[in-house]
Amino acid sequence: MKNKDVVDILLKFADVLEFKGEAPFKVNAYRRAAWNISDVEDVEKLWREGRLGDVPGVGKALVEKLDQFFRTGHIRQLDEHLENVPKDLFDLLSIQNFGPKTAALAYKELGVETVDDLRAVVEDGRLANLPGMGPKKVANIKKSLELFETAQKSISIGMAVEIVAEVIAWLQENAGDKIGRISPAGSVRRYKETVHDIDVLVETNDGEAVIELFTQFPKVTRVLGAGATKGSVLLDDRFQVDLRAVPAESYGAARQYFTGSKAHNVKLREIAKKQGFKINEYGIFKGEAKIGGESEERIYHALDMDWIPPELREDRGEIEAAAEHALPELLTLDDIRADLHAHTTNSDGQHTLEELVGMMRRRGYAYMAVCDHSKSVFYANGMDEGRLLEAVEAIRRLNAEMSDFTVLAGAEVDILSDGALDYSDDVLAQLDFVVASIHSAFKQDPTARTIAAMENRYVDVIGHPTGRLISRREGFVLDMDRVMEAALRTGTALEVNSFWDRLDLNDVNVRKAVSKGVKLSVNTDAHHQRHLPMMALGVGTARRGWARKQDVINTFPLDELRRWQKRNR
DNA sequence: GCCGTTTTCGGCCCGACTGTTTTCAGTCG
Repeated sequence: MKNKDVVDILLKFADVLEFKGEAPFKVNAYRRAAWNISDVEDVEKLWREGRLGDVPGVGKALVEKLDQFFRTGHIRQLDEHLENVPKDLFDLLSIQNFGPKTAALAYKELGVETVDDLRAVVEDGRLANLPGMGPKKVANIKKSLELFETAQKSISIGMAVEIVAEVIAWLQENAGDKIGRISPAGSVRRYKETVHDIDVLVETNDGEAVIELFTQFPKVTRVLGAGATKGSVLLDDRFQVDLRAVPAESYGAARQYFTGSKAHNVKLREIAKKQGFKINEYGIFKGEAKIGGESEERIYHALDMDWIPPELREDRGEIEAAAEHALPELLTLDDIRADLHAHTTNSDGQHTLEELVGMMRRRGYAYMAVCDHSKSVFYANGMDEGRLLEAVEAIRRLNAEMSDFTVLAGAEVDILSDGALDYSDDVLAQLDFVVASIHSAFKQDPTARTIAAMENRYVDVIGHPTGRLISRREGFVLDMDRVMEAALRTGTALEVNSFWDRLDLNDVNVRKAVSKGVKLSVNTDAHHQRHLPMMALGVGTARRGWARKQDVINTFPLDELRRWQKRNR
């Protein structure tokens, strides 16, 4: 049973209780427990050890229900509730403007069980006849029903970062001096691996005009709402972007508020309240007096906390650390001196060695490692030993021509199904840098194969360690404790692959690695020039895992990297 | 349903917007 299964059932439970009109605080208790469980490493392990109750927000009643779930795959109380709710309750509740109260009314009075049922009663006018329903409410639900078909459920952080940059650049170009500061907010700013909508915050004294302008952005295909403080649009009928407009004196408070996460904000405001403050999107207040709001820093400082980097704001201990002035100094994009995993036309990359080196130099790196595929990965034009050694020679010649940049001759060598590597030690010994990755036979004991690869003295990094593809493929099942123990023992780094659909290791595993002292390597795995900026996604993911500069080998100057390699060979 | 440096009972984050309403309920973030 994975964390996600447990989180899903608790969220469903909360939806059902809300539908049934249970007390909001009870509903919220289920949701809060779900959030907290999504952050633990392995909830099933906690259950086996009888430590479920250690998770914040999980008390006696939930321990009992989850115990049922682990033992039988069901929760009796939930099954009983489900006998008396619409068949497609969870789909129905995901429709905007159609909340639990309305759903309950439509179910009770009209027998609405499915999205199609809802569509029917909207069309024939029966929904409009219910008490409290007027023509505008029905029209809004009708609009939401259309979006239910097309709207994307989640957006990758890579896509979101590009969209947000485009929107901000366009507004800056077209709004002139109407706007001041402008920033991403929400989960994009926190570098969450997938986001539901994209939030942008802008400082202005003329919100109405700026939001009107925003609705003119060329990719807007639908305007969902536009007022003086908030505009909401759909780009290409798929991506929802919300713009919030606030005056300078509340820009910081709004930025704090709209960055979230919700769990972080709830806890922060609880603490503020206990200290006699009130925080909202306009500022921080002591009694009636506003004592801050212009800057985000001021909000945290007023509570005697250090400013908390957005990537940490998940209520995973960052609030307590900020209060103790013990937050880590996180890795930054500027700390990165090299990209240690990129491909050329020798395997499946789109650029030649010379082109790739030019691009890396323009990004300001001091060195890089070329790591093309090895021979077993035939679908990616993997190189046999002959071609590899020719490529190494070409790199040596190129290095001789450069004084300010170094290319490490490397390989992304496959970890074969029996745990052996795709090149012999004699060949690996001629390389400057070795990434080892699993690309096949995911079910054949990936833990043992990964550890076997780490035991090889020439392997520096394990590439995309879990093999997951976000929203497409679960990673293979790795025993992370054993892998990290071996990484520590053999002096092998684990990759934080920055490709938008990998982000592997993920934030939770990065945190675990950092806490154990395992080194990381944040790389793009670039196959094309347009992949190089994804370094920011890997850095964001590493920051979400509390990684510092000293945890990441490609922040080292080259001579330090070489000393690190030497110690571990 | 959870939880305790205000509480083992009685609180639980806060506000905007919308639409339907003669003072508020529902939804959302």
